[in-house]
Amino acid sequence: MPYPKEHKAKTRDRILASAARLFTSKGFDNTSIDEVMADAGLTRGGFYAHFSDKGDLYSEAIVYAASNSPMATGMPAGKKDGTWLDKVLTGYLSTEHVNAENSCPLAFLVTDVAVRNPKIRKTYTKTYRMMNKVIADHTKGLSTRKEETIMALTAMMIGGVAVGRALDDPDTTDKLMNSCRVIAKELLKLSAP
Amino acid sequence: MPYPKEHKAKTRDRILASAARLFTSKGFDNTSIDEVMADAGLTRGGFYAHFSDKGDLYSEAIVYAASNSPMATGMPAGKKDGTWLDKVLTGYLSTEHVNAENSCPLAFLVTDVAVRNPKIRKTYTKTYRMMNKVIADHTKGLSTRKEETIMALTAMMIGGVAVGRALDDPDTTDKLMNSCRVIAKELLKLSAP
Amino acid sequence: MPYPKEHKAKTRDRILASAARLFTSKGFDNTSIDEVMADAGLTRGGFYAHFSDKGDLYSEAIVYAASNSPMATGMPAGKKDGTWLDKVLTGYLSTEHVNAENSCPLAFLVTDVAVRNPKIRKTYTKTYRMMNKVIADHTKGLSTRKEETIMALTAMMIGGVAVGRALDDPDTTDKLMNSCRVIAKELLKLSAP
Amino acid sequence: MPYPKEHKAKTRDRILASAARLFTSKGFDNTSIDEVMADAGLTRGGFYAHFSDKGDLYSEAIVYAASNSPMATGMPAGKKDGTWLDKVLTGYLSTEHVNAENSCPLAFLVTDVAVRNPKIRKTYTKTYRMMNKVIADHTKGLSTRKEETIMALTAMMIGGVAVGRALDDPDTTDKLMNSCRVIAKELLKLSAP
DNA sequence: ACCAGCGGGACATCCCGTTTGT
DNA sequence: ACAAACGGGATGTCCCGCTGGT
Repeated sequence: MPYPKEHKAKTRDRILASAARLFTSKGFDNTSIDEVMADAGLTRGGFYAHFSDKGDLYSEAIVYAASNSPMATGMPAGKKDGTWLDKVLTGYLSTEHVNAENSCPLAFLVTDVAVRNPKIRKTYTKTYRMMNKVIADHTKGLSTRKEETIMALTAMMIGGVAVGRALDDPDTTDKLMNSCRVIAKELLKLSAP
Repeated sequence: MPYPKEHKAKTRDRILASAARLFTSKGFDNTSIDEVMADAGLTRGGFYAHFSDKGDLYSEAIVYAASNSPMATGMPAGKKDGTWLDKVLTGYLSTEHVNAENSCPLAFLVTDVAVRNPKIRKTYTKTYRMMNKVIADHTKGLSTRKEETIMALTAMMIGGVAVGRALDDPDTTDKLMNSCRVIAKELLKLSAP
Repeated sequence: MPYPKEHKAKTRDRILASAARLFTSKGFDNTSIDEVMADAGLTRGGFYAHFSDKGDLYSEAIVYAASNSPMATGMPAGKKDGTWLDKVLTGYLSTEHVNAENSCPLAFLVTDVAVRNPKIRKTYTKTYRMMNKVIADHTKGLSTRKEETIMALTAMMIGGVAVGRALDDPDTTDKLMNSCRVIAKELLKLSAP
Repeated sequence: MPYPKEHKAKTRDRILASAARLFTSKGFDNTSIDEVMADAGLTRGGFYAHFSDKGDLYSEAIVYAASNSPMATGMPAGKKDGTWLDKVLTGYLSTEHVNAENSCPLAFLVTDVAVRNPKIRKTYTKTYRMMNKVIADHTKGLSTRKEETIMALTAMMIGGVAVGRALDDPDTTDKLMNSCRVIAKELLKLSAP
């Protein structure tokens, strides 16, 4: 077994990191395999040893990106109280997140994914469900309409960030983030009288 | 001058209709000028007589699509009461809208727009502002946090529809639409003491 | 008929000029289509509109290069006397020719051609016959063994230049050129008593 | 030490024999290490135990091939008279040699070598000088222009065989071989008063 | 001495945006 | 308004040289 068995995994991870960053910032079609590999310090030659095709890479990159978004990285403590949720909302619905390189693929790729193949949409759906579950697990005190509230909340989060990135006026984006943040928190509190 | 000058305008409109439909359903990169022109019953050759380039068409198509979405078409009555808003929410946050061909470009193109040129983003931003304004104009009884509430609401609407279209499970999409609809209405009512 | 009909021919010629230079200086395998096109100020995309494949380009480049070698370019006058032949020998069997960029493909590609497909070898053979014919046409006074002498002469010319280019010592190459030149002239004279 | 150390040398020789044959018949780029090793009855893995890289093998193969060409193998007797030279010319300038598998690398690789690294060209140059020297040593009676004559002669020999191999018409190759042979012998005689 | 496999790079195909002249 | 075609560029396949561990 030549090459330490982690070698390939490391390379693969490097490719994924580049892919996640490039895909989320430029979209699927505007990111070439060449670019991804060059960004990872490699050439296209070796690409197909790691992924079956560009769509495959996209799928995996979504997973990779999801585990590096504010959602996941703010989670280490895992305390299931309002503190965690508050922190996540503050991080997610922020101008920084909108302009970040490592961002939530659910928001940054939502339109892109809709026109891709089933495998990619499946990955997206799975990631989406995870987001909902994580938030649900950290939400206490929402006795009624809990599921509805959370689904609407994540839609607002994803939509807010996605729209915020599309706008050409930073001030409006700022206002949008603030609004979503305020209402989101209110939503969670309000539903629990 | 064999043809009256409105002939050109009509042709232009036919191109725009095709473009709006194709762009919103397949995205910018996956839609070729060839397709658009063929769909409009023309050949590629004449395209540049109407638009300077593909990006130009995209910009115009966003405007065109926006004026044909449930948001706009549900508006003719223009009655500024809860009835109108209720109807719009019901139409917008519905499975039918998600699967429709003539859909809200704000939701269907949000990710796509974010990676395009300034001109396109400007058009998007303008359209976005119009959506907020129209809803604000039809909203009564929201004395506090009106602007925040509306911005959060449109983010939820756009996000909900965008996510709903990306998911690969119709049931989940259904549930998502319902949730957003319920919470949206609640939001508008709840914010009013 | 869009584009002036010479446009494509001009582009084609530019590609051929680059190809001839690169192929003769680096050989078939060490010259990529990318390089050729870049050298011609184009990209690979358009290559296959001009040539069916790399081998095709090679074939044509041999012809092109042959018409630009000292053999052909020294010929304009076309006077069928010893002067022309003398000039050709002096130009062909020279260090300058060995180091030139636009050189005789018969010498610079001889080994390369031997391992290529039939079409390429056919082109080479044709070019080779032309070289012999041109020299024969300009040779007077060789009553006996004329054909043998000329074939041996061209073999010496081609071999001399080819070997001269492979050697790593300029002085030896110089001596080789001189030797071939002297003996070549002697050969033509000697055979005619 | 399970195997006597000559085992390694034998293996090395087997590799060289295969390499010489394959390189001279297909050129450097069209011969893979895989092929060479397989031809020698080994696997690719062991290659780097014998040679530092492919270029190294090429260098050594040139030397090996030279010592097995008609030039060298016709030499055993070593009689320094016209008989030997006559035999060599007859063997070298023959259709059989052109089609042989173990052929003179000076002729079969001349173009190939010209585009390789200095080390390879050095080996080629050395081999070339040896060829000239051997012929010079066996040549008597050439009082004037001996060096020139021999250099021109070897250029003709190498050129003739190289061209003969590139042509696609066996008859022409035949005629070329005959011509070179006739003139070569004449050259040696003619230069002697 | 072997062997798996990593990473490089070229080729050919496909498809698209755009330009040019009609 | 059309039609032809030019030129750009990305994809995926193939194959090869070399290296790292066994």
